[in-house]
Amino acid sequence: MGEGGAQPPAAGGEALLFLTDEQLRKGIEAMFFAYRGFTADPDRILAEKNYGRAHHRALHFINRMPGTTVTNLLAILGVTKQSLNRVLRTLVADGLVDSRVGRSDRRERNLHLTEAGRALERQLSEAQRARMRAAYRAAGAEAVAGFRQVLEAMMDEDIRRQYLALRETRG
Amino acid sequence: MGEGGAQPPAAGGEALLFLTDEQLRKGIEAMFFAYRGFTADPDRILAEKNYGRAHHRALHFINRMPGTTVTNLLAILGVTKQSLNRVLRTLVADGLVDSRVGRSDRRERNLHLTEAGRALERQLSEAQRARMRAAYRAAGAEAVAGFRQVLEAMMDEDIRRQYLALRETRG
DNA sequence: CTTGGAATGTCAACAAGACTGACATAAATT
DNA sequence: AATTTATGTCAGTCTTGTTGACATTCCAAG
Repeated sequence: MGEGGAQPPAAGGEALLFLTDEQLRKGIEAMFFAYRGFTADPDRILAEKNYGRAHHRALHFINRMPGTTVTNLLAILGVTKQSLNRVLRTLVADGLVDSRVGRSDRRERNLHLTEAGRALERQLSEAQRARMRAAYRAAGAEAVAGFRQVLEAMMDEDIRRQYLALRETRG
Repeated sequence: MGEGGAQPPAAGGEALLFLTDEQLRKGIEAMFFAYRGFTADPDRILAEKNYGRAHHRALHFINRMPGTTVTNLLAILGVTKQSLNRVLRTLVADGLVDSRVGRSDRRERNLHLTEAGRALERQLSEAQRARMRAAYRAAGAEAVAGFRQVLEAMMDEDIRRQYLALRETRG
Protein backbone atom coordinates (compact mmCIF):
# COMPACT_ATOMS: atom_id res chain seq x y z
CA MET A 1 0.00 0.00 0.00
CA GLY A 2 0.80 3.67 -0.09
CA GLU A 3 3.39 4.01 -2.82
CA GLY A 4 2.23 7.38 -3.86
CA GLY A 5 -0.67 9.53 -4.94
CA ALA A 6 -3.13 9.48 -2.09
CA GLN A 7 -5.17 12.27 -3.61
CA PRO A 8 -7.41 11.75 -6.63
CA PRO A 9 -6.40 13.66 -9.74
CA ALA A 10 -8.55 16.61 -10.61
CA ALA A 11 -11.16 14.59 -12.53
CA GLY A 12 -9.64 14.38 -15.97
CA GLY A 13 -10.90 12.95 -19.22
CA GLU A 14 -12.44 9.71 -18.05
CA ALA A 15 -14.98 11.35 -15.79
CA LEU A 16 -14.18 11.03 -12.10
CA LEU A 17 -11.98 7.94 -12.21
CA PHE A 18 -10.28 8.10 -8.82
CA LEU A 19 -7.64 5.43 -8.79
CA THR A 20 -6.07 5.76 -5.39
CA ASP A 21 -4.27 2.75 -3.99
CA GLU A 22 -7.10 2.47 -1.51
CA GLN A 23 -9.73 2.27 -4.22
CA LEU A 24 -7.73 -0.43 -5.92
CA ARG A 25 -7.24 -2.35 -2.71
CA LYS A 26 -10.93 -2.33 -2.08
CA GLY A 27 -11.50 -3.70 -5.54
CA ILE A 28 -9.02 -6.46 -4.80
CA GLU A 29 -10.75 -7.36 -1.58
CA ALA A 30 -14.16 -7.26 -3.23
CA MET A 31 -12.90 -9.66 -5.86
CA PHE A 32 -11.53 -12.01 -3.23
CA PHE A 33 -14.66 -12.09 -1.11
CA ALA A 34 -17.05 -12.22 -4.04
CA TYR A 35 -15.25 -15.19 -5.56
CA ARG A 36 -15.83 -17.06 -2.35
CA GLY A 37 -19.55 -16.42 -2.62
CA PHE A 38 -19.46 -17.29 -6.27
CA THR A 39 -18.16 -20.80 -5.62
CA ALA A 40 -19.85 -21.47 -2.28
CA ASP A 41 -23.13 -22.94 -3.52
CA PRO A 42 -21.75 -25.38 -6.09
CA ASP A 43 -19.01 -26.35 -3.64
CA ARG A 44 -21.62 -27.58 -1.19
CA ILE A 45 -23.29 -29.74 -3.81
CA LEU A 46 -19.96 -31.07 -5.04
CA ALA A 47 -18.82 -32.00 -1.55
CA GLU A 48 -21.89 -34.22 -1.07
CA LYS A 49 -21.01 -36.13 -4.19
CA ASN A 50 -17.28 -36.29 -3.50
CA TYR A 51 -16.35 -34.08 -6.38
CA GLY A 52 -14.43 -30.84 -6.41
CA ARG A 53 -14.32 -27.60 -8.32
CA ALA A 54 -12.19 -29.20 -10.98
CA HIS A 55 -15.07 -31.52 -11.83
CA HIS A 56 -17.48 -28.63 -11.99
CA ARG A 57 -15.26 -26.72 -14.40
CA ALA A 58 -14.94 -29.74 -16.67
CA LEU A 59 -18.69 -30.34 -16.67
CA HIS A 60 -19.37 -26.69 -17.35
CA PHE A 61 -17.17 -26.41 -20.40
CA ILE A 62 -18.03 -29.80 -21.85
CA ASN A 63 -21.66 -28.76 -21.62
CA ARG A 64 -20.83 -25.44 -23.20
CA MET A 65 -18.82 -26.93 -26.06
CA PRO A 66 -20.23 -30.40 -26.73
CA GLY A 67 -17.81 -32.58 -28.64
CA THR A 68 -14.78 -30.59 -27.57
CA THR A 69 -11.42 -32.32 -27.39
CA VAL A 70 -9.12 -32.81 -24.44
CA THR A 71 -6.53 -30.43 -25.86
CA ASN A 72 -9.07 -27.72 -26.32
CA LEU A 73 -10.37 -28.15 -22.79
CA LEU A 74 -6.80 -27.99 -21.54
CA ALA A 75 -6.30 -24.60 -23.15
CA ILE A 76 -9.48 -23.21 -21.64
CA LEU A 77 -9.02 -24.56 -18.15
CA GLY A 78 -5.33 -23.72 -18.02
CA VAL A 79 -4.23 -26.88 -16.26
CA THR A 80 -1.95 -29.75 -17.21
CA LYS A 81 -3.31 -32.76 -19.03
CA GLN A 82 -2.39 -34.97 -16.09
CA SER A 83 -4.51 -32.86 -13.87
CA LEU A 84 -7.43 -32.74 -16.26
CA ASN A 85 -7.10 -36.41 -17.03
CA ARG A 86 -7.54 -37.35 -13.39
CA VAL A 87 -10.82 -35.48 -13.35
CA LEU A 88 -12.06 -36.75 -16.70
CA ARG A 89 -11.24 -40.32 -15.75
CA THR A 90 -13.53 -40.20 -12.75
CA LEU A 91 -16.28 -38.42 -14.66
CA VAL A 92 -16.19 -41.03 -17.42
CA ALA A 93 -16.03 -43.88 -14.90
CA ASP A 94 -19.04 -42.44 -13.08
CA GLY A 95 -20.98 -42.19 -16.31
CA LEU A 96 -21.26 -38.40 -16.40
CA VAL A 97 -19.08 -37.84 -19.42
CA ASP A 98 -18.86 -39.75 -22.66
CA SER A 99 -15.45 -39.85 -24.37
CA ARG A 100 -15.71 -40.96 -28.00
CA VAL A 101 -12.86 -41.50 -30.41
CA GLY A 102 -12.88 -38.70 -32.97
CA ARG A 103 -14.39 -39.43 -36.38
CA SER A 104 -12.11 -37.41 -38.61
CA ASP A 105 -9.04 -37.64 -36.39
CA ARG A 106 -9.08 -40.80 -34.37
CA ARG A 107 -6.39 -39.59 -31.99
CA GLU A 108 -8.81 -37.09 -30.58
CA ARG A 109 -11.49 -37.75 -28.00
CA ASN A 110 -14.75 -35.91 -28.37
CA LEU A 111 -16.29 -35.18 -25.01
CA HIS A 112 -20.02 -35.06 -24.31
CA LEU A 113 -22.13 -35.06 -21.18
CA THR A 114 -24.35 -38.08 -20.62
CA GLU A 115 -27.88 -37.58 -19.35
CA ALA A 116 -26.59 -37.98 -15.79
CA GLY A 117 -23.81 -35.51 -16.55
CA ARG A 118 -26.28 -32.97 -17.84
CA ALA A 119 -28.37 -33.43 -14.73
CA LEU A 120 -25.49 -32.70 -12.39
CA GLU A 121 -24.26 -29.83 -14.52
CA ARG A 122 -27.74 -28.34 -14.40
CA GLN A 123 -27.91 -28.70 -10.66
CA LEU A 124 -24.54 -27.02 -10.14
CA SER A 125 -25.21 -24.35 -12.69
CA GLU A 126 -28.61 -23.52 -11.31
CA ALA A 127 -27.19 -23.01 -7.84
CA GLN A 128 -24.54 -20.69 -9.20
CA ARG A 129 -26.90 -18.87 -11.51
CA ALA A 130 -29.34 -18.28 -8.69
CA ARG A 131 -26.74 -16.31 -6.81
CA MET A 132 -25.63 -14.48 -9.91
CA ARG A 133 -29.23 -13.65 -10.74
CA ALA A 134 -29.82 -12.28 -7.25
CA ALA A 135 -26.64 -10.19 -7.44
CA TYR A 136 -27.58 -8.85 -10.86
CA ARG A 137 -31.07 -7.97 -9.71
CA ALA A 138 -29.76 -6.25 -6.60
CA ALA A 139 -27.21 -4.22 -8.55
CA GLY A 140 -29.29 -3.36 -11.60
CA ALA A 141 -28.73 -3.43 -15.34
CA GLU A 142 -26.16 -0.67 -15.59
CA ALA A 143 -24.06 -2.17 -12.83
CA VAL A 144 -24.14 -5.52 -14.62
CA ALA A 145 -22.78 -3.98 -17.79
CA GLY A 146 -19.97 -2.34 -15.83
CA PHE A 147 -19.25 -5.56 -13.99
CA ARG A 148 -18.76 -7.41 -17.25
CA GLN A 149 -16.60 -4.67 -18.73
CA VAL A 150 -14.20 -4.65 -15.81
CA LEU A 151 -13.99 -8.43 -15.69
CA GLU A 152 -13.20 -8.60 -19.39
CA ALA A 153 -10.50 -6.00 -19.01
CA MET A 154 -8.97 -7.99 -16.18
CA MET A 155 -8.46 -11.18 -18.21
CA ASP A 156 -5.20 -12.14 -19.88
CA GLU A 157 -5.21 -11.36 -23.59
CA ASP A 158 -5.37 -14.91 -24.88
CA ILE A 159 -8.00 -15.87 -22.33
CA ARG A 160 -10.15 -12.94 -23.30
CA ARG A 161 -10.08 -14.18 -26.85
CA GLN A 162 -11.31 -17.59 -25.70
CA TYR A 163 -13.99 -15.95 -23.63
CA LEU A 164 -15.25 -13.80 -26.46
CA ALA A 165 -15.28 -16.78 -28.79
CA LEU A 166 -17.43 -18.63 -26.27
CA ARG A 167 -19.78 -15.67 -26.04
CA GLU A 168 -20.49 -15.99 -29.72
CA THR A 169 -21.31 -19.69 -29.58
CA ARG A 170 -24.64 -18.85 -28.08
CA GLY A 171 -26.98 -15.95 -27.28
CA MET B 1 -28.23 -25.33 -19.03
CA GLY B 2 -31.52 -24.10 -20.41
CA GLU B 3 -34.06 -24.61 -17.66
CA GLY B 4 -36.43 -22.07 -19.01
CA GLY B 5 -36.92 -18.55 -20.25
CA ALA B 6 -34.72 -18.19 -23.31
CA GLN B 7 -36.38 -14.92 -24.21
CA PRO B 8 -35.84 -11.73 -22.26
CA PRO B 9 -38.90 -10.44 -20.47
CA ALA B 10 -40.48 -7.36 -21.93
CA ALA B 11 -38.21 -4.92 -20.07
CA GLY B 12 -39.92 -4.56 -16.72
CA GLY B 13 -39.30 -2.29 -13.77
CA GLU B 14 -35.53 -2.52 -13.41
CA ALA B 15 -34.73 -1.03 -16.78
CA LEU B 16 -33.68 -3.60 -19.35
CA LEU B 17 -32.37 -6.27 -17.03
CA PHE B 18 -32.31 -9.32 -19.29
CA LEU B 19 -31.53 -12.28 -17.10
CA THR B 20 -31.54 -15.18 -19.49
CA ASP B 21 -29.65 -18.29 -18.50
CA GLU B 22 -27.18 -17.39 -21.21
CA GLN B 23 -26.52 -13.97 -19.76
CA LEU B 24 -25.92 -15.54 -16.39
CA ARG B 25 -23.65 -18.20 -17.80
CA LYS B 26 -21.55 -15.55 -19.47
CA GLY B 27 -21.25 -13.75 -16.17
CA ILE B 28 -20.09 -16.99 -14.57
CA GLU B 29 -17.48 -17.55 -17.24
CA ALA B 30 -16.31 -13.96 -17.03
CA MET B 31 -15.88 -14.36 -13.29
CA PHE B 32 -13.89 -17.57 -13.77
CA PHE B 33 -11.55 -16.19 -16.40
CA ALA B 34 -11.13 -12.82 -14.72
CA TYR B 35 -10.16 -14.41 -11.43
CA ARG B 36 -7.35 -16.18 -13.22
CA GLY B 37 -6.05 -12.88 -14.48
CA PHE B 38 -6.55 -11.35 -11.07
CA THR B 39 -4.21 -13.85 -9.40
CA ALA B 40 -1.77 -14.41 -12.25
CA ASP B 41 0.72 -11.61 -11.52
CA PRO B 42 1.14 -12.16 -7.78
CA ASP B 43 1.25 -15.90 -8.40
CA ARG B 44 4.35 -15.48 -10.54
CA ILE B 45 6.12 -13.48 -7.86
CA LEU B 46 5.09 -15.93 -5.16
CA ALA B 47 6.31 -18.92 -7.14
CA GLU B 48 9.80 -17.42 -7.33
CA LYS B 49 9.89 -17.10 -3.57
CA ASN B 50 8.32 -20.48 -2.87
CA TYR B 51 5.16 -19.08 -1.41
CA GLY B 52 1.56 -19.57 -2.46
CA ARG B 53 -1.65 -17.62 -2.56
CA ALA B 54 -2.34 -18.42 1.06
CA HIS B 55 0.77 -16.47 2.02
CA HIS B 56 -0.32 -13.54 -0.08
CA ARG B 57 -3.74 -13.45 1.56
CA ALA B 58 -2.22 -13.53 5.02
CA LEU B 59 0.23 -10.74 4.18
CA HIS B 60 -2.54 -8.68 2.66
CA PHE B 61 -4.85 -8.79 5.65
CA ILE B 62 -2.15 -8.47 8.29
CA ASN B 63 -1.02 -5.36 6.46
CA ARG B 64 -4.58 -4.14 6.31
CA MET B 65 -5.29 -4.79 9.97
CA PRO B 66 -2.02 -4.46 11.89
CA GLY B 67 -2.13 -6.16 15.28
CA THR B 68 -4.98 -8.45 14.30
CA THR B 69 -5.32 -11.81 16.04
CA VAL B 70 -5.23 -15.27 14.55
CA THR B 71 -8.91 -15.81 15.27
CA ASN B 72 -9.87 -12.63 13.51
CA LEU B 73 -7.79 -13.52 10.50
CA LEU B 74 -9.43 -16.94 10.50
CA ALA B 75 -12.87 -15.43 10.19
CA ILE B 76 -11.83 -13.25 7.28
CA LEU B 77 -9.91 -15.84 5.34
CA GLY B 78 -12.47 -18.58 5.92
CA VAL B 79 -10.01 -21.40 6.53
CA THR B 80 -9.24 -23.55 9.53
CA LYS B 81 -6.83 -22.30 12.10
CA GLN B 82 -4.53 -25.22 11.38
CA SER B 83 -4.33 -24.23 7.76
CA LEU B 84 -3.65 -20.61 8.56
CA ASN B 85 -1.15 -21.58 11.20
CA ARG B 86 1.02 -23.45 8.74
CA VAL B 87 1.25 -20.35 6.60
CA LEU B 88 1.87 -18.02 9.54
CA ARG B 89 4.57 -20.30 10.86
CA THR B 90 6.61 -20.02 7.66
CA LEU B 91 6.03 -16.27 7.44
CA VAL B 92 7.22 -15.81 11.00
CA ALA B 93 10.18 -18.15 10.48
CA ASP B 94 11.16 -16.21 7.36
CA GLY B 95 10.97 -12.95 9.24
CA LEU B 96 8.07 -11.45 7.30
CA VAL B 97 5.56 -11.48 10.11
CA ASP B 98 5.96 -10.65 13.77
CA SER B 99 3.73 -12.59 16.17
CA ARG B 100 3.61 -11.02 19.63
CA VAL B 101 1.83 -12.43 22.64
CA GLY B 102 -1.19 -10.27 23.39
CA ARG B 103 -0.86 -7.75 26.18
CA SER B 104 -4.33 -7.87 27.66
CA ASP B 105 -5.08 -11.48 26.78
CA ARG B 106 -1.94 -13.55 26.61
CA ARG B 107 -3.64 -16.37 24.70
CA GLU B 108 -3.88 -14.11 21.70
CA ARG B 109 -1.15 -13.34 19.21
CA ASN B 110 -1.01 -9.89 17.66
CA LEU B 111 0.26 -10.03 14.12
CA HIS B 112 2.31 -7.36 12.37
CA LEU B 113 4.39 -7.24 9.20
CA THR B 114 8.11 -6.72 9.59
CA GLU B 115 9.95 -4.39 7.24
CA ALA B 116 10.67 -7.36 4.96
CA GLY B 117 7.03 -8.40 5.16
CA ARG B 118 5.89 -4.95 4.16
CA ALA B 119 8.31 -5.00 1.24
CA LEU B 120 6.95 -8.28 -0.13
CA GLU B 121 3.37 -7.24 0.48
CA ARG B 122 4.01 -4.07 -1.44
CA GLN B 123 5.56 -5.95 -4.32
CA LEU B 124 2.63 -8.38 -4.56
CA SER B 125 0.06 -5.69 -4.10
CA GLU B 126 1.62 -3.42 -6.68
CA ALA B 127 1.52 -6.19 -9.29
CA GLN B 128 -2.11 -6.86 -8.56
CA ARG B 129 -3.04 -3.21 -8.40
CA ALA B 130 -1.36 -2.53 -11.71
CA ARG B 131 -3.70 -4.95 -13.41
CA MET B 132 -6.69 -3.66 -11.54
CA ARG B 133 -5.75 -0.11 -12.44
CA ALA B 134 -5.46 -1.00 -16.11
CA ALA B 135 -8.81 -2.76 -16.06
CA TYR B 136 -10.47 0.16 -14.29
CA ARG B 137 -9.02 2.63 -16.75
CA ALA B 138 -10.09 0.53 -19.71
CA ALA B 139 -13.62 0.14 -18.40
CA GLY B 140 -14.20 3.62 -17.07
CA ALA B 141 -15.58 5.10 -13.87
CA GLU B 142 -19.19 4.05 -14.29
CA ALA B 143 -18.23 0.49 -15.06
CA VAL B 144 -16.09 0.41 -11.93
CA ALA B 145 -19.01 1.45 -9.77
CA GLY B 146 -21.15 -1.29 -11.29
CA PHE B 147 -18.39 -3.82 -10.88
CA ARG B 148 -18.17 -3.11 -7.17
CA GLN B 149 -21.93 -3.21 -6.73
CA VAL B 150 -22.29 -6.61 -8.32
CA LEU B 151 -19.34 -8.05 -6.40
CA GLU B 152 -20.77 -6.82 -3.12
CA ALA B 153 -24.13 -8.35 -3.92
CA MET B 154 -22.44 -11.66 -4.68
CA MET B 155 -20.81 -12.03 -1.27
CA ASP B 156 -22.25 -14.07 1.57
CA GLU B 157 -24.04 -11.93 4.11
CA ASP B 158 -21.53 -12.27 6.93
CA ILE B 159 -18.61 -11.78 4.59
CA ARG B 160 -20.14 -8.63 3.18
CA ARG B 161 -20.30 -7.26 6.69
CA GLN B 162 -16.60 -7.95 7.15
CA TYR B 163 -15.85 -6.36 3.81
CA LEU B 164 -17.79 -3.22 4.58
CA ALA B 165 -16.13 -2.97 7.98
CA LEU B 166 -12.74 -3.13 6.26
CA ARG B 167 -13.78 -0.42 3.86
CA GLU B 168 -14.29 1.92 6.74
CA THR B 169 -10.88 1.29 8.27
CA ARG B 170 -9.36 3.47 5.61
CA GLY B 171 -10.20 5.79 2.78
C1' DC C 1 -8.28 -20.53 45.75
C1' DT C 2 -9.28 -23.98 42.81
C1' DT C 3 -11.33 -26.25 39.31
C1' DG C 4 -13.58 -26.74 35.00
C1' DG C 5 -14.91 -24.90 30.75
C1' DA C 6 -13.98 -21.83 26.86
C1' DA C 7 -10.79 -19.60 23.87
C1' DT C 8 -6.55 -19.72 21.54
C1' DG C 9 -2.87 -21.63 19.29
C1' DT C 10 0.26 -25.75 17.84
C1' DC C 11 1.54 -30.35 16.03
C1' DA C 12 0.58 -34.52 13.19
C1' DA C 13 -1.55 -36.95 9.62
C1' DC C 14 -4.24 -37.02 5.59
C1' DA C 15 -6.72 -35.69 0.98
C1' DA C 16 -7.61 -32.94 -3.15
C1' DG C 17 -5.77 -31.02 -6.84
C1' DA C 18 -2.30 -28.64 -8.84
C1' DC C 19 2.61 -29.48 -10.82
C1' DT C 20 6.85 -31.83 -13.43
C1' DG C 21 9.05 -35.56 -15.78
C1' DA C 22 9.18 -39.84 -18.17
C1' DC C 23 7.07 -42.83 -21.08
C1' DA C 24 3.52 -45.55 -24.15
C1' DT C 25 0.35 -45.73 -27.89
C1' DA C 26 -2.03 -44.51 -31.90
C1' DA C 27 -2.82 -41.74 -35.71
C1' DA C 28 -1.75 -38.18 -38.87
C1' DT C 29 1.78 -35.76 -41.62
C1' DT C 30 5.88 -35.18 -44.14
C1' DA D 1 9.83 -44.58 -42.82
C1' DA D 2 10.44 -40.97 -39.73
C1' DT D 3 8.44 -37.31 -37.28
C1' DT D 4 4.94 -34.88 -35.08
C1' DT D 5 0.59 -34.59 -32.66
C1' DA D 6 -3.02 -36.12 -29.41
C1' DT D 7 -3.97 -38.67 -25.68
C1' DG D 8 -3.30 -41.30 -21.59
C1' DT D 9 -0.66 -43.14 -17.60
C1' DC D 10 2.70 -43.75 -13.73
C1' DA D 11 5.40 -41.78 -10.16
C1' DG D 12 6.63 -38.17 -7.24
C1' DT D 13 6.22 -33.43 -5.28
C1' DC D 14 3.96 -29.18 -3.46
C1' DT D 15 0.35 -26.17 -1.65
C1' DT D 16 -3.45 -25.81 0.90
C1' DG D 17 -7.30 -27.42 2.56
C1' DT D 18 -9.23 -30.92 6.16
C1' DT D 19 -9.72 -33.55 11.27
C1' DG D 20 -8.08 -35.02 15.50
C1' DA D 21 -5.35 -34.53 19.55
C1' DC D 22 -3.31 -31.59 22.71
C1' DA D 23 -1.12 -27.54 25.39
C1' DT D 24 -1.71 -23.08 27.19
C1' DT D 25 -4.19 -19.33 29.02
C1' DC D 26 -8.09 -16.97 30.83
C1' DC D 27 -12.23 -16.46 33.39
C1' DA D 28 -15.95 -17.49 36.16
C1' DA D 29 -18.45 -20.54 39.46
C1' DG D 30 -18.02 -22.98 43.31
